[in-house]
Parts: sequence; structure tokens; C-alpha cells
Amino acid sequence: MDVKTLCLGLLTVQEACGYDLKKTFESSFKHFFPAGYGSIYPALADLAEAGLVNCREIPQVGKPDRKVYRITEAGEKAFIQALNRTDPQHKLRSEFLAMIYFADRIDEERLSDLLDDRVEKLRETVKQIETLSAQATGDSSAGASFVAGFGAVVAEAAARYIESNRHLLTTEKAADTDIHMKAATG
Amino acid sequence: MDVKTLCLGLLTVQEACGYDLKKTFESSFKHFFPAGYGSIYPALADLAEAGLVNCREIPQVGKPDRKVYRITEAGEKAFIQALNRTDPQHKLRSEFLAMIYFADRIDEERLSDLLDDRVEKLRETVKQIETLSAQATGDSSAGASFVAGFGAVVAEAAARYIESNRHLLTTEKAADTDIHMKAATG
DNA sequence: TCAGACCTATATCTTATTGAAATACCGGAT
DNA sequence: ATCCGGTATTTCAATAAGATATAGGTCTGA
Repeated sequence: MDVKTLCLGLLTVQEACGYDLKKTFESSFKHFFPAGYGSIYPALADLAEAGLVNCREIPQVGKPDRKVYRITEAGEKAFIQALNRTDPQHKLRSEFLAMIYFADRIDEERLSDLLDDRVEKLRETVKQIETLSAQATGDSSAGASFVAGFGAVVAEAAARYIESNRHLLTTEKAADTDIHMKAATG
Repeated sequence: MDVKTLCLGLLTVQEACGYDLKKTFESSFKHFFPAGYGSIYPALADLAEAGLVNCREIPQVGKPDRKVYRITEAGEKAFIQALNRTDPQHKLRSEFLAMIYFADRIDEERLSDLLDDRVEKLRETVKQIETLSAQATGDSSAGASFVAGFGAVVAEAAARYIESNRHLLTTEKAADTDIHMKAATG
């Protein structure tokens, strides 16, 4: 399940050009599978070369030709196979947590800003997802709703955790460093 | 806050070789910042070249020389700077959610397995983190505890979300596709 | 009305990261 | 005896990230 496969999946729904796919990634996948042009365009080129999609170039004025990709039968099969074969990963990569790990080296004001910013961004994520789900333009399959809900729940849980436990990072680093674990996982 | 900076941070605590750092990554950072040898060794080489760490080669029998890296003063400064300069990212990359997005293309048994596996892995993560925190060998700064708690809470929230909402993916795709959003974010 | 900002669309470059395999030897368990 | 797991590093191809270049279009406010 790399960017290539995901593009293929989106093309099972509707033909699109790289730019369109990027927009879909931004709206629907942003919170759990970000991808940029640097991944999408090479992915489409590879898919075309492998015969999993066809490409039709539509001339435009003032803009580059629009390369519209449409999935082939081989592509459909390959995608279904990918859904059945792959053991899916689920990975977080957080520079934020990496920094916080070293909280004792960060001065209090900076630390406070970092935490505020993160909470704010998490809440923005929740809001974005809710807005998107409310519109539900197209994107309203059970799967789409489920992953949206997942994103919102997890982001909200993260925000709440930060709010509830940030005091452990700023108040004196005393004995009871595991209290938040009890509150957290109980 | 790339792998390089994170290695530098770990070296502010204690001198270590690449292999040692990998173990630390496995134990303390695994759930939010995975890194393999392919990232760590080049990172150390770069740090050494930049003069942020020194390297001392300790001969061994039957094993490659142990290259022990110790941070320099320039390195200490660079790390503090990194903590103050960087705007930290926080990204999820989930092939799992990407697959689930296409749940309507997955047959029921396979889907059920995917969900079971994910819940199990999330619960394992929680358990691992709790075990680690209980031992708390060395790794017991406020920052370390905070990030451990974060990991546990978020993993648990994710597991619970899957358990509570998986029925939306298997039962008939009927009208009320947004019920879980209410339950989720409310 | 005119500048600045943003949208459409693709291509490409550098650097970072992944994940695995290759190399080598030791000790303990079967 | 043999196989597995731990110690340690190196390296490689594939993948991805993130930014920049290109180029003309529309919209917006002063």
C-alpha cells in the first residue's frame, strides 16, 4: 500500500490527473496518508508503464497538457490483489513527541508554545474532518466515514492527553512520574 | 528533527554506538519515531563529519570495531538550537486506514481479519509501553513518561474506535453513516 | 486598473528514509 | 552437532518528502 497503490485505488473510482489526485489526497487522506507531487507523479508514470492505467493527454491553453489517467482491467485486478495481499502498516512519525522527550532541555515558554501549537493543530484536524464529513461531497462510503471518524477520535484523544498531562512537564520533576499513565490508560 | 538530530539528542544523555542507539529507538521511540540502521549509521557519520560528535573505535574480537560516539560542545549547542528552532511535525502514515477507505472492495472475512489484527497490534503497543514504563530503566524523565503516556492513550483510543465502529463497515451500508462521528467526537 | 495572490498542471532535483541483505563471530539451547 | 539469537557495521535499491521551476489564468481589493 504505497502511494502508487493508493493512486490506483482512487482511479478505480474515477479517472483523474495528478493534480486531481493531489487534491483528493489533501481532502480525504491528509490526516493519515499525506502525499505530495513528488510521490504522485512518479507513481502515475510507473502505473502507466506497468499497463495498469492508460493516459490520455488533453491539450490546454496556458497550462500544461492535462494527463488524464484511467484504470485498465489489469489495474482493477492489481488493486483488488493489493487489498488482499498486503499486510498494512500503521505508523506515526512525530517530531513533536521526539522534542517533548527532551522536555527538560526546553525552556518553559518555548515548551508551552510547542504544546499549545500541537493542541491547536489537532483541534484543527478534528474540525477539518468534521467539515469534510458534513459536506460529504462524493466521499461518503462507509470506509471513508470510518477513516474520517478514526482520524477525528484519535486527534481529539491526543489533544485531550496533552491538555491533561502537560503540567507533568512544567511543574517540578518530582516523584510521581507515572500518575498520568494511570489516568491515561485506565 | 530528523533521525540525525534525534541521535544527537540521545548522545547528549550518554555516549553510544549505532547499535546501542538502535536499541534505544526500539525501546523508547518505536511507537512514534521508528528508525532503522539505514538511517542511524549514515546519521552518525554525518554528525561526525560535521564535528558535532567524536568517534572512538574500540577493537573487538569476532565483531566489527565498536564505534563509540560522544557528543562535542558544538554538538550540544546544535542540539539545543534544534530544539528551539524547529517547528515539529506530527504525521500518521497508515496503510491500514488507506485500505479501510476501500472497505467496500474487501470481502467480509478479510476485512474482519484486518480489523482484528490492527486492534491486536494496538493493544500490544499499549502493553509494550506500559511494560517499558514500569521497568523505567534509565528512561524516566518527565518527557519520556509523557511521550509514553501519549502513545498508550492514542493507541488505546484507536483500538476502542475500531471496536466500537467496525460494524459500520460490515452491516448493510444504510442511511446512518454518520452516527459514529457523533459518538466519536462528542 | 493594476498588482498581488491564488489556481491549474506537470516536471524535476536533492536529500532522507525504508527495509533488507551481507559479513563475522560467539554463546547457549536442542 | 547444529541452529538460533545477540553483537556490530555497511551498503544498496526503491520509495518518499519537500521544494522549486514553469506559465498563464482568474479573482480581489485599493
